[in-house]
Amino acid sequence: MNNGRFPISLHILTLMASYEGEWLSSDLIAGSININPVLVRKEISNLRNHGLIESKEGKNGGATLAKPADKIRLSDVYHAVQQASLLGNSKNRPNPACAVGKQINQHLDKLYQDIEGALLHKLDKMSLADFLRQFG
Amino acid sequence: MNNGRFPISLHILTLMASYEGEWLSSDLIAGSININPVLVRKEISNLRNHGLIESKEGKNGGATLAKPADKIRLSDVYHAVQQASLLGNSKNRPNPACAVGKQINQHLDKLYQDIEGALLHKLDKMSLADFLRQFG
DNA sequence: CATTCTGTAATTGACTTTATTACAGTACAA
DNA sequence: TTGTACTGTAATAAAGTCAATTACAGAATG
Repeated sequence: MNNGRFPISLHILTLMASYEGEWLSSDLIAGSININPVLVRKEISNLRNHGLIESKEGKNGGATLAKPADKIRLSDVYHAVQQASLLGNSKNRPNPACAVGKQINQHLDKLYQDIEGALLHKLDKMSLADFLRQFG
Repeated sequence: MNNGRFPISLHILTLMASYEGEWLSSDLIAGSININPVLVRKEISNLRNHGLIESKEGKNGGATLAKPADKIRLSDVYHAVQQASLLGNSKNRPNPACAVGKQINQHLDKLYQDIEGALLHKLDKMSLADFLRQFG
């Protein structure tokens, strides 16, 4: 959830939930998000690999939800887009000769996991259907 | 917590907590984190502006905690380094002609706030002293 | 078989982050 | 009172990341 991919993926899924049963083209979706269609297709590819949507090539192709919107949780979306950890996952290479430097990454990672757990707990409680339901 | 500044600031503070009472130079700190001393001084400047540390110019200068380590909470560190929201704060400009696009940023922002609340709750419960105590 | 799509690679451009250089100012200590 | 060891900060450059764009092969449809 570091990145701009979470909102894009959630936007894609929300559109599909709101047009459930229809096959939406990457151009249509890109027009709603206001980004490039190729980016949409990349995210669709990723969401498909995570089993959240299906897609169909060729004329009248597009993508649609792979399961009902109340079976997709926001934590699934998080897992689909997440590469690195939330906070930046210890990319520094601290000095191992220093008592603090030697251990800090390990303790940072533990802290990150703890926080990520709290975050996932929140996201787990909301389905795509719940999210869509908020729209007036 | 989007960025690499949180681990840097926490590393700085952890060093100071572990050498409580001493004035640490930016060169020493930079050597432990393994980054450029100027970056350390920038973070020190920021932490000082947030009342977490004090610094002293001139020979034998450096920086030290402004209060005991058990009075500094990790949520203070988070607030000190945080600029944007956790997840990327709705920078897309979706199509207002689209029913989903028109409202999604508002719902994303609400979701982000909810998650950030959970995160802050976790960080609020851990002090710098607690964090340091984990080091063997 | 022309058309409308997806899938994907490759490249570019914009932006962000970090490193580096440079130097003025401050405090201490001999 | 002068050299030394620091901070503070600006300016620039280098590196890295992210999104847009171009390009095109392949699939499904009518």
